[in-house]
Amino acid sequence: MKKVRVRFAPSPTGFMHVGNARTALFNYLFARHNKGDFILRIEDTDLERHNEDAVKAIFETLNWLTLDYDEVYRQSKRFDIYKKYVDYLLEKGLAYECYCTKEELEKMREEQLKRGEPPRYTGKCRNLTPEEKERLRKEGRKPVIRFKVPENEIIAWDDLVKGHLEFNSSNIGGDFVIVRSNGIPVYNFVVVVDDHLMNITHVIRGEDHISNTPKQILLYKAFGWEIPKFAHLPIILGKDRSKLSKRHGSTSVEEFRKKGYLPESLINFLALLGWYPNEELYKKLASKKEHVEIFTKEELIELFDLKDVNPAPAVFDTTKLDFINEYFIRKLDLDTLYKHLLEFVKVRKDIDIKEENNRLLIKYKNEIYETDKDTFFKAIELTRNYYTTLEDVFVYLKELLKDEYEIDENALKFLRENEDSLKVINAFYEKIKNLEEVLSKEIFKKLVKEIQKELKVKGKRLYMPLRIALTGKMQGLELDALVEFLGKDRVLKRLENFLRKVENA
RNA sequence: GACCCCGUCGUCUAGCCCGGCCUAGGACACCGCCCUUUCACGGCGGUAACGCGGGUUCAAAUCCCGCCGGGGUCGCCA
Repeated sequence: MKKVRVRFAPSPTGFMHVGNARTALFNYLFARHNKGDFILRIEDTDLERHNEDAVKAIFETLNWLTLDYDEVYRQSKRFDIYKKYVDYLLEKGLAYECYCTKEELEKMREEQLKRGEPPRYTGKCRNLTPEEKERLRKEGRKPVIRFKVPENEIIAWDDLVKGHLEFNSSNIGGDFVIVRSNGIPVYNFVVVVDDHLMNITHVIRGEDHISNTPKQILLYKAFGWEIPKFAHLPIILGKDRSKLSKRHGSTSVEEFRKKGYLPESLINFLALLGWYPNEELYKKLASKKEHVEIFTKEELIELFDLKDVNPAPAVFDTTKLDFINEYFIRKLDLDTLYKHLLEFVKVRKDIDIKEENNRLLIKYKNEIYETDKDTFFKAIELTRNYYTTLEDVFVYLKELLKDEYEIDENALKFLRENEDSLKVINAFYEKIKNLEEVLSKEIFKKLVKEIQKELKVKGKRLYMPLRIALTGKMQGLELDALVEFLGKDRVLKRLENFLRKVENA
């Protein structure tokens, strides 16, 4: 068996679309599962539309997703290679110069459409004599090179995802361009040359390439090259079932990264978009798993098979992504989570963590928190059940680290409607003030019990006033954990702040 | 319009190739209950789908035909 070699071949035109990311992921998983190579090839032949920022974004994104590649190529550096193969086709009479202008072609297309015919190049320039070419050149025309497409030939392949596919060569648009008038070859040509030269065994790409495949197969045949296996992945749809695009909301990996999704979450989610593990293989893993649809990258590599890719397109609905992200955030060990956090703040202008010998200076929007690393970790431990994204770490920090806070509408209403609230709070304040031990969960519970007995108040009427006094809100963490975290001094400080506020009101 | 692809709960899907084990399974979301001083977490349970119509067959989500619906592609973009 030949060594499996696959490639991810993005064109650098902007941020990486989640659909592209999924294509990259499936290529990656297939390569690693089969102990093969995963190659990155930047398809930048269209010089006008490409920019280096987009190239950087590709590396950045793959890196962030931890999809490591074995080789990198850039097509813009391979033009001399392609020229050889163009010349070969020209010499063999399998390709020819075409001097039609864009305007002429446009006109031709419109007329064909008007007559209800599919638009195709008619082969007008197939048999130009050297004299005619000379004349056209003198007019200042620069030719493109077209590949001769045979009439009425069945081009078929067994797609690893879609099954048997076939086209009639007469239906693929006529002789197609392989070299532009500026001398630069186009996608359908270079992709074949490169895939051959790079020994690609499996071409795994989006289904929008299905109609390119017959053209490419024709080229393989013209060169007498072995045709790789093709696997066309279904496209990803938006909520309205049309191709996922910017108007559907967040569609680039970059955006999800900025929102605070973990790379492992995105990988897990994207893998499940159009793929599901084979039952038999899965069973072996099942007993070890805490959750049936949470997969690490290693598990995905072990389980991945193109046979299990669903040929139907999938709607991109991030509800499950939220669940997966919440799950990973809850389960990751704190050090790993902290590493992710440091990576995360790098892509956020409004969030920053500065570390200076165990002191942390944390900036979140307009708030600044100063604390030590241990306290920060404790705060995360206490609140991580509430997070959906990494940003939430900072959202929930406020309750734990800021002793100044507003009192919610609802909370005020509760206080008004429950007159014994202030008595409870005052009693609690006195007890804390006179406390000699370190404030712990147990002590807190003991104190509250005492208040319950003394004031004959219990349940919500007992706990809610304390919660409001300590946080200004009607919901939040477990009070005993919060109180223990704050410690005696800060609890007193909060209570004093609160009581002052109430007096003024 | 032409060519091509696709159609199972709201969403992601298992089952389809090789008809019966499907009273259609799982996950997320949603709802309810339990846990609990609140909100979450966690545990338990529930609602919810084979696009439609014909065949074939003792038996069809599964095979065949037609229809309908959705999508993709028709560039000197990739």
